[in-house]
Amino acid sequence: MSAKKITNKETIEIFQEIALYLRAEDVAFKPQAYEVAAESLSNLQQELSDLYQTCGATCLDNIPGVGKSMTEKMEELITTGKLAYYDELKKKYPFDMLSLSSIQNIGPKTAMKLYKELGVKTLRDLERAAKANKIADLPGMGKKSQDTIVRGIAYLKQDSGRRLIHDVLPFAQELVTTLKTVKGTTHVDIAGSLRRRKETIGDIDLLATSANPQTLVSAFKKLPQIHEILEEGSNKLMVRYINGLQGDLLILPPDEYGAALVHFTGSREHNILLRERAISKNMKLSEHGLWKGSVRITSRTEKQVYKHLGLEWIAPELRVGSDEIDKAAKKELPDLIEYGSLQGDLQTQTDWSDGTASIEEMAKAAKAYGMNYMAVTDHTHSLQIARGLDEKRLTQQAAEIDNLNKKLKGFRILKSTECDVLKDGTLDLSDEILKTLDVVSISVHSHTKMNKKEMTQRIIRAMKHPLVNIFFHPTGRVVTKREGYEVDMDKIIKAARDYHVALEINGSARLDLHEQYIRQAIGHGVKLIISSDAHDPTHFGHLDYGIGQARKGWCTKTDILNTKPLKEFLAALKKK
DNA sequence: GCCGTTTTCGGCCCGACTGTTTTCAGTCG
Repeated sequence: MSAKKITNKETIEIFQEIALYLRAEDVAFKPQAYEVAAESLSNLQQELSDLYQTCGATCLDNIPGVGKSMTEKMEELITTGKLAYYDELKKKYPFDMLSLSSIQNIGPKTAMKLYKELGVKTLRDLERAAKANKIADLPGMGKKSQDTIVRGIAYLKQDSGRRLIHDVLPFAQELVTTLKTVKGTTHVDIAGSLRRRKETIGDIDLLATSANPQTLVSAFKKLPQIHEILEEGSNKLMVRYINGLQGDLLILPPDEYGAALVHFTGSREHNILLRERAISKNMKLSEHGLWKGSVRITSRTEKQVYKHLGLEWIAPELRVGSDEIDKAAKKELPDLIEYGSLQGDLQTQTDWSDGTASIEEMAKAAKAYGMNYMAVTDHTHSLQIARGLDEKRLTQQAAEIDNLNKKLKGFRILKSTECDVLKDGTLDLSDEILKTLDVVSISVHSHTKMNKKEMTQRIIRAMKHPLVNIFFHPTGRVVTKREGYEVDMDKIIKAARDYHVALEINGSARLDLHEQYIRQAIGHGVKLIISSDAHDPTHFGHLDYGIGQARKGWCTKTDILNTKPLKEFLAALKKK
């Protein structure tokens, strides 16, 4: 009887596909509106249907970029599972616009042409048409266009696109380091989503200045990391790297560097807002600078560009096109936590459970990374797959930690745990043993299919426990792998506030919390910690991604407890 | 179709590159 529950992803894809059909029809302005709405929905950390259930159409209308018409369409999708307007478009153009347009160099116009001229409806049809050499004969197309399409299909088959930032940033940093050694090079910087620390990355944008651009270009083209060169302009190279990712290198005159860095750091939405602001002040902003008529006002540094737009400099992590520009105009941006400002790591696993290294090896690696303290948080016994510890082994572990602490100078290992929250919300260890620990942290690893209400109650019961200090990876998500369990984060955040439990920002591939919840949490005065979740001595670099996540969530240093020296950190925990 | 620090109507971001073109359309970021 009731309609199939529509997911946010489906709604987003429907809006995206509508935008493409409208673009193909050369409709003005509407496509942009659908794209903006789709983008806005993709930032949402809540199911639309839940949102609708809570507060109806008003809440949908409050989503940025969503107005009266889109609200009605979303309402229709939520209540009936269908959208008549979309079905009509699909009937008129029965082909897979979304998939076809996902191929490099195929946009809505080309997709429409392929459908109308050749009857291409799917990626398979497209492949067949290319093999039969039919695409090259179309008006406005040729052999080269056809070859590009063939390569695009091949690429899509072997790679779905976006990668976890952890897999991309080190690769990009290596490129930067190499390019900086090329003679005449004055700047090389990472721009784009990587600079914004987005959790997944689709391409690597590099910006450079050089006294000798030609030397830099030829050095770049010879890099072993480059698989093929896709485009080569006077100051721009587009390549495919050996890891499958695409990338741009732009070489710029030094006096345009700031404006270019703003432009290529984005996001698209942020840039649009900046340019609209420029227009409203009778100026024009492009990657070449900020202009008034034919006079270039400024372009050399980012700070100057923002300043002449009446804005504070906005950290890249905040440039998402939400309210950061408003806040920058009012000088209300937070003083973000700096990279490298953590003093301790609160989640590490050793070979006592599912880590690869001994406590001593992990402690030495943490110290080498600049930490002054580290909590050992091996799993507890209900998590048998990870060789979780029971009370007896945890006591043995405590003895070893005591010995190591006598040995290690200027570093402290904290006795801790990643204690499992059992199905009923009780803890996997007795109070007697929990009392002996320096820090008690809890997390959920089992019965993850529970419904939202039960899961929320289960977690809150655990958070109420008087000995609990920290709740690890609160939503259970793993970026690009799994969505996490159903939980009412609004209630969890309020419980964290009421029961003085710090929430973790996990720097591993989990990147849990999402920045939206981080911002919500600090808005409620909830304290957070950042941890690496290191299972190996090489994993302490995860802390850096955790800080990136915190910055995206508008965190200052004081929001993050493990920016404090050990004594203050422990005192802050004991406030419970 | 959305939106508001000159607006509830009348605007709506900018430029580079490619391929197929004798001057430009489409795609991309």
